Amino acid sequence: MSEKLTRRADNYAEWYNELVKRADLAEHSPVRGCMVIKPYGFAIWEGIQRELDARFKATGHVNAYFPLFIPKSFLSKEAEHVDGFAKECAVVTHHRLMNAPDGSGVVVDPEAKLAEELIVRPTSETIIWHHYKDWIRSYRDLPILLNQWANVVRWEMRPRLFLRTAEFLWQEGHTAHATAEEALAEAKQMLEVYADFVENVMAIPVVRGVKTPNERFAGALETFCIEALMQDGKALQAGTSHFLGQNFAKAFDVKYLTKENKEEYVWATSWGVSTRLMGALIMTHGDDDGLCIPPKLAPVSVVVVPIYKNDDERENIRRVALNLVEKLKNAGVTAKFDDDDSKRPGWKFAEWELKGVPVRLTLGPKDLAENRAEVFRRDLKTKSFVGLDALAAEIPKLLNDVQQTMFQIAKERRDRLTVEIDDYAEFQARLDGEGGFLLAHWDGTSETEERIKQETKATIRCIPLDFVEEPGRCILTGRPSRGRVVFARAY
RNA sequence: CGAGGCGUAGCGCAGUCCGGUAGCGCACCUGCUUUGGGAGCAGGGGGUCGCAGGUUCAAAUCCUGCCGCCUCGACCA
Repeated sequence: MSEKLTRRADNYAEWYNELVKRADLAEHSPVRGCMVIKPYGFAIWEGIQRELDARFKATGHVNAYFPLFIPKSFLSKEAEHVDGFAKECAVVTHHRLMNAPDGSGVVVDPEAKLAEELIVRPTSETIIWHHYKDWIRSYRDLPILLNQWANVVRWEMRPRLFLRTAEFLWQEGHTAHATAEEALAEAKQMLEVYADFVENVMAIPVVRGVKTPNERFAGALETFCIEALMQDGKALQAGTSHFLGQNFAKAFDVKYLTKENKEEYVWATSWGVSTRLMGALIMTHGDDDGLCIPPKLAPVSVVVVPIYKNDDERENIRRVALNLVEKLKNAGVTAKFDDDDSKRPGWKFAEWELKGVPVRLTLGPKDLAENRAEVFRRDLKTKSFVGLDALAAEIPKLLNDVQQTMFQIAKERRDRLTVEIDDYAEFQARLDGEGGFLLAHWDGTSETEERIKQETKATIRCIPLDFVEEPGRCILTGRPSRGRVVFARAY
């Protein structure tokens, strides 16, 4: 394997794949479309889980777990929902293997065919609403504010590590409410929870918006989303929150009695983010040297690399470094002392940059003599010196600055790639060039949206929540438009 | 599912056209010298060449069939 990563400008897809593998985030499994998330990658995912889970709990939600297998019949209860997922479901048909009569290995035992086939969940609305029917009798049982952390399977045509895998990890919130207003408020609240997390923890700026009917979740009345823009100018849907109306309540016959003793159907939401966020992290902050992880998410915030020529020096530096790591720990900073004697400093520098550790401290004889450490920040790749006694106080401030700076850099790039376009030829040229969020007028019809998609591969990512009324003419048809929507090519 | 590419050591590859002792780089092991931006030298270990048939004195190499993976498209969190 070559020492340098493929450069983004040379081959963006190749850069991405190499980075995922070289930074030890994940690797392919023998099964097409499936991936092994390695400890370092999983540690980042655990950070995402930890932060989100705290926010879910803070907004009154509780966790539960529903099964992986769903009876096939459940999928057909909500018509739009079937259409949306039927094409990509894994199906369990048998429950036993046997030795092949010809000794060639194991085969499926034909005797062990299931009476009703089982679907491996592509999402859990159906199984959950089946149970909500039993859980909900009266308005006193509402709302139900529930989340689950789970894996789901969608048999994708073309998988990509983290961005689109056959099996992926996610969380799915499923709530039940007495009124439409309450459910809608819930869906909007969770979108804001996502936006807050992605912007302030992951340092990725997002556009909050609502999907057009074409792009809406199968079975939803309204799909809210946050859309991020990757460095190559393509959009990535980072999270969705759905107002499901009474569709699932009606499909699974979930009714409750109001205070006035009237029977009503329950109102629902669902919302989710997945390991795809890992892809967003990589493609927002990564560079030609590797990953760059925002401090609030980094499994290791600070790595200390020693430099020495002999055992005496090594021992002296070790003593200072361990003391420093301890002080940083007390200051709430996760620090690691890289005392591996089998690797030289230059190798370690490159390796920790590849892995995206936000701050590196270097401690050598020269530094000890001056009672200081060299401080390197991964985001700007700048070096400076800080006195050893000041580090415990300075590092938390520095990490905070890295966090802010990473967001600023990402936001400036996003803003630079967000442009108003009024000419269809220019619209197409931009998509074929640097891409980005193209703010353009649209006549509001699905036909126009579909035609633009066919001709340019761009979709309406969303109608922004901060939509401004601005009379104009549709970029394709020239028909009247009330304002601009966000177009982009997407992952 | 369409179009390309690739399966040879843990990883990345050469060797295949033109059949004849299975190689290179990285990684790994041992030793010495090194250590402020991916160290150097010396020695060493590791491969049923994707699978199954066939041709041949002889197959990684030729023939037939299968399987798998990657990239690009249509579909999607």
